[in-house]
Amino acid sequence: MVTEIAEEYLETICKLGEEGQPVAVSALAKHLKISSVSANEMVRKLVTRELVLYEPYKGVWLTPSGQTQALVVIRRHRLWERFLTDVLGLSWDQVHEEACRLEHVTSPLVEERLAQLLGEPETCPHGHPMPTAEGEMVVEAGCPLAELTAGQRARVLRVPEGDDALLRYLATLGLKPQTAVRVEAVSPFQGPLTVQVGETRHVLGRELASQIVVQPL
Amino acid sequence: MVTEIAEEYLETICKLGEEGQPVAVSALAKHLKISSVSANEMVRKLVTRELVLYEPYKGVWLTPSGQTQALVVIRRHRLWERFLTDVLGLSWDQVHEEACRLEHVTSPLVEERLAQLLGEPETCPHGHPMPTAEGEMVVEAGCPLAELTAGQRARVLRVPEGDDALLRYLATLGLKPQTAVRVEAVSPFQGPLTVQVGETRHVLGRELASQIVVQPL
DNA sequence: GTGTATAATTAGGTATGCCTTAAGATAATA
DNA sequence: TATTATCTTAAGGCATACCTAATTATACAC
Repeated sequence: MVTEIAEEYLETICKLGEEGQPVAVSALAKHLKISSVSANEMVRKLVTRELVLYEPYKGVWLTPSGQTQALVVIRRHRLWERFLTDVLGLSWDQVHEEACRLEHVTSPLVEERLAQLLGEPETCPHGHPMPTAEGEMVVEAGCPLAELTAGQRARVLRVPEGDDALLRYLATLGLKPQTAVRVEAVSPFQGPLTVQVGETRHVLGRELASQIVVQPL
Repeated sequence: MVTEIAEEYLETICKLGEEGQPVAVSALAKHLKISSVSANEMVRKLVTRELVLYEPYKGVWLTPSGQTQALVVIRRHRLWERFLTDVLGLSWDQVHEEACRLEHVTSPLVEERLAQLLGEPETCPHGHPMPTAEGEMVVEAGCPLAELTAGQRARVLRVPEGDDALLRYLATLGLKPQTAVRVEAVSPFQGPLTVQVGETRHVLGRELASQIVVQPL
C-alpha cells in the first residue's frame, strides 16, 4: 500500500511519461508544485518500493507494478469525472479537482460499480482514455490542432484536463471531444488559427491550439 | 479549515454527545482507537480553534461552530451511504467504511448535487437522521427494542452503523428501518427476546436488542 | 477523611512529507 | 575545454498525528 501522496507521484509520472519516456525529477517537481529536492526524496522512496526506476540525470519511469498502480488511480479519477459530469451535472471545469481527491479513497468495489453505472465509459469528459479494469490504456493517436493546415478537417480527441479557465473558454467555443472542426486559415510565424466549429468561426492562439489533440479526417 | 483527523474527532464527539452531554476524552480515545494521550492532545487543539469546549474530568462538547462542522461531515457521510446503497447497489454493511473516507473529500457542490440526486433523503440506510444543509438534525425519539414487553408492536427506527457483521446478521433477519416488529416473548434475567419480523420469529440476545432503536406503536 | 481506581497530563520519541540552504556532481554548449 | 545551467545530495527544520512510560490530579467509596 502506498500513501495518497505516493499515488499522486505515480499518476504524474504516468501522465508525463507517455511512451515510456523517463520523466525528469524537475518536471515532476514542477508539476506537483513542490521543490525538486522533495521530489528527489520521494522518488528514492518509490525506488525502494520498486514502483519506479530511476537514473540520475536521466529521469524516472514506472516499473510494471508502479504502472499498474498508476493506471488504477487514473481510472478512478476519470470514472469520478464522468460521474460528476454525467450523473451529478457538474461542468467539465469543476470535476478535475474533485476527482483528484476522490480517486484516493475509492475501493475496487466502488470503482467497479461506478464503471457499471456509467456504462463502462471509454474516456473522461475531456477525452482522455479510461484505463481498463485490467490495467490497459490505449491512447488514441492524434496530433495537435496547431499542426493542421488550412482546409483540413478533424475531430477533437482530447483537451487539457487541469486548467479550469481554459476549459470554461473551450466550452463557450463548443470545442469538446468528438466535435468536428475545420481549419479555415493558419497565420504564419506562429500566428493564430481560424477554426470553424459547427456554424461558428473562432480564432485560436497557437499556444491554445497546440494543446488540443485532434484526429485529422 | 480543519484536517480530516479533526473532522473525525468532531464527528465522534457529535455522535457520542447526543443531548449536549460532555464526552469523556477516554471515551473519545476508545471510539477512535487511539491512546487517550493523543486524544487529549487533539482536544486541546480543537479548544484553541474554538470548535469544542473542554473541562478536565468532565469532558468535551461542541461549540456552535464545532457543531456546524460536525453536522456537515455527518451529512456527507450519510449522503454517500445512501448513494452507495441506492445508486451503486452496495449492501448496507459495506457502506460505512467507504463513506468514512468519502465524507472528508466532498465539496459543498457535490454534497448538494448528491442530495438532489437522492431526493433529499431523511435518513441513512441504517435509519439515522440526515442533517439538513442548514445544519439541523432531528433525532426521532425511540427506545431500545430490549425495553419492550411481550406483545408490544413497534417500528424499527435505526440500527448501529459501524459493525459490519452485525449488519449482515440483521439483514438476514429482515430487521431494517421502517420494518414492523412484534415482541412475542421476553425472557427474564436479561435473557433473549423472541421477536416476530414479517412471517418469521427470531430470538435476539438482549445485548443485540438493546442496540436496535424502535418506535413502539 | 483517606485510599484507590480512574482520568489527565507531561516528557520524550517515532514516522511522514514537506521545506530551505549549501555544496557537490554532471551535462550541454559555446 | 571551460563555463553555465541543471541536477543531486547532505543537513537541519517544521507540522501533524501518533506512541509509551511515568507522573499528577480527581472523584468516589469506604
